[in-house]
Amino acid sequence: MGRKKVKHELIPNESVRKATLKKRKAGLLKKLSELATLCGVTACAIIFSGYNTQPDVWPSPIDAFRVLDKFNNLPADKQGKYMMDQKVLLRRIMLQLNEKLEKQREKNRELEVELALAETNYDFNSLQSSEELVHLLKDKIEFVMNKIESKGLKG
Amino acid sequence: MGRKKVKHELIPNESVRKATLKKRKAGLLKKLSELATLCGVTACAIIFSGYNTQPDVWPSPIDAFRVLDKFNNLPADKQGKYMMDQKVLLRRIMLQLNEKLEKQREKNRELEVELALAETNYDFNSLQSSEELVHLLKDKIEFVMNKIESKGLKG
DNA sequence: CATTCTATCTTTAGCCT
DNA sequence: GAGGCTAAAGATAGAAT
Repeated sequence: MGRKKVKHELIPNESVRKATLKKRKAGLLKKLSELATLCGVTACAIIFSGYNTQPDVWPSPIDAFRVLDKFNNLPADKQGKYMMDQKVLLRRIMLQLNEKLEKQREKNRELEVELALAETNYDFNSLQSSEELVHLLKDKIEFVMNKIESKGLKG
Repeated sequence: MGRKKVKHELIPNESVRKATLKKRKAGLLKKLSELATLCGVTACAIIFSGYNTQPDVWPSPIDAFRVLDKFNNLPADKQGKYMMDQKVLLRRIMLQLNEKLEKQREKNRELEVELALAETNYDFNSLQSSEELVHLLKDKIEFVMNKIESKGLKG
């Protein structure tokens, strides 16, 4: 539509391309909105324009994610042939996003074990006899091992 | 467009609604495809029709997830005001899907620490003198601590 | 450069098979 | 119902501002 028909390929001129993006993006989101209303369906769209670091998301980012959430909570056999690939990829997304959470968790563990080690070293240096050392080491090994167990690494 | 203009509301007649969905869905995906090609943007769309348990996903489920992956890898301040909600929801999806992977990882850790503990206990029981015990315990404490470090709990 | 205008192209509502 | 048709509505390419 328009004065002339255009070829289905990247528009070479940047300013023309940008203008076209703006027009067509608006048209597309309008159509998506119409489709959802007229036909009573749930839908979402995400467009990375490259001009904004933030993508255009319809109807809203949170709703877009709800759509994906719904998709992922379907029974496995209803998700279709792409399921495996999706899970593999989503697992990667998970890993990345959960990184901060995991790092914090690790810092907590680290802090606890660090504490256990500090206590062990302190007692170690203040020993007078081998007999004392033997008992202390027995206790401390047990202590450190209990720490390990309580961190979910065992049992 | 068409013989008459339609109101922006749910089409009451089900067969008309279904026919409209089919036509408009095709039109929408065509437009999305054109937008992506003409303007060189990354985009995806997901439509739950209610007729299929499986949604229509463009360009493909795997690519749709790649788009979301990209979205989530943006710097936090570029993700917009909905970021927190998105992360919370996606984190939930993550947790569900990553469960098996995590369990396997824990089993591996468990196995390694189990091995370290087994070795320690074995040597412990075969000791003859206190002197031997002191040196062995020093070694084993160091060994177990190295195990802890190699599990990413420290350092 | 962004907006608005409008001639032209594209989509589709209602029909018909 | 599904698929094809076509008049009318809608989208938009290029021009004008």
